[in-house]
Amino acid sequence: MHRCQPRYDPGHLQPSGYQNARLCGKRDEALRRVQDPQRVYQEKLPDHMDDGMKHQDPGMYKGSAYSGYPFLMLSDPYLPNGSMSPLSNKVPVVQPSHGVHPLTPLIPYSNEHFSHGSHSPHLPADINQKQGVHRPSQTSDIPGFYPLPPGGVGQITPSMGWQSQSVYPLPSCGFRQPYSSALSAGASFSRFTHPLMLGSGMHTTGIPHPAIVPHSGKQEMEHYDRNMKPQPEPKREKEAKKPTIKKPLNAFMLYMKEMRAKVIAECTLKESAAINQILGRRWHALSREEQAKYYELARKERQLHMQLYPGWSARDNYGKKKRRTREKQQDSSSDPASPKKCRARFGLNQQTDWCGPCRLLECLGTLACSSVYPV
DNA sequence: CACCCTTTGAAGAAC
DNA sequence: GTTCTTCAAAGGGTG
Repeated sequence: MHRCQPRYDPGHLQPSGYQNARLCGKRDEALRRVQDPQRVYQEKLPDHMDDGMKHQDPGMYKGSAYSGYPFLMLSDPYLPNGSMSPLSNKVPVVQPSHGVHPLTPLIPYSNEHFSHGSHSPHLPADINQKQGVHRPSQTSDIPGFYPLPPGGVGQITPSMGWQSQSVYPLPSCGFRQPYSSALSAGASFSRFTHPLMLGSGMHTTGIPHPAIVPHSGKQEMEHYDRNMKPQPEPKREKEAKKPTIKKPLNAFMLYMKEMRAKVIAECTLKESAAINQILGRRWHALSREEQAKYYELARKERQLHMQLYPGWSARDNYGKKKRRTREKQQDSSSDPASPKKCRARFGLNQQTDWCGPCRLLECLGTLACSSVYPV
């Protein structure tokens, strides 16, 4: 189900931090939808495309989609005519963000397929060269997303996979260290002996996967540290037996993951809530082609997730986060200066510029809600 | 230290 | 079929 989300007209947004961003109401949004039916098409299409893919011959995408992964050669399904998009196919899917490859979230899924052959021009050119990473072409007899070498885990070649996601920290400077740790100092097979990999992070196929995480990363690290010392077996087994398979990331999540560092650097913000607001606005400002890249990424994520965890359901993770939505709603309704209250009061949508008492988009800092819309 | 905040999208539940 | 709810990421803030 696709909810009708208010969108920003990119034209309303100023490139420089949206300092003069204007209000954008649902009426305008509806008008834009009428004037730009392709946009609507693009918004709706991902689901349809997804369904289409689900019902297609599995062999269709099994074989082709990832043989030349990352699907840069696939036609852009979000273009109205389905024709090949010169932008989204032969060209970088997205701009590299401070060394983070836009396909980072999917690299693990593609294993070696990404890093060779279809060398992506937007992949930081110095990654392979400077770091001396060379991955010979890997063939696999097993079609599909996760070509396993015949020899099993031990023969998996090192990759920029999710094994190294945890070594993509966001330093305080806002720039990630691209693949540094993962690709350095023989970070290859030793990774597979990491308890995180062999324990909860390892798929039954023997392939570690970012979606498999321990209940608490901290716990896992403690677990790892404790492994240096004798550790009571029962507890360790208990932890290892309870991996959590995370939901695959949607298009926006993938976008956020890539652009977060950039926004942090630009706005010198660290608070994720504020950053996410900005990212949400930028997401709306993206062209449909740009968004389509992320929808496609997300679609691949879901496909791969389904293949890896056929029996998994999003429901499995329900209740693992202790949400108190109802309480929060009640609380917010009792707070006269709450964002929700203010939006309701002035008929604003969720993307409305706001600041001050509402603590929205603090990065903007220019729209004095108290004066424009007295609270 | 668990949870909140904040975003969009996907999926499941509820109606 | 529609609407509501939850969870994905992230990390500073909060109680």
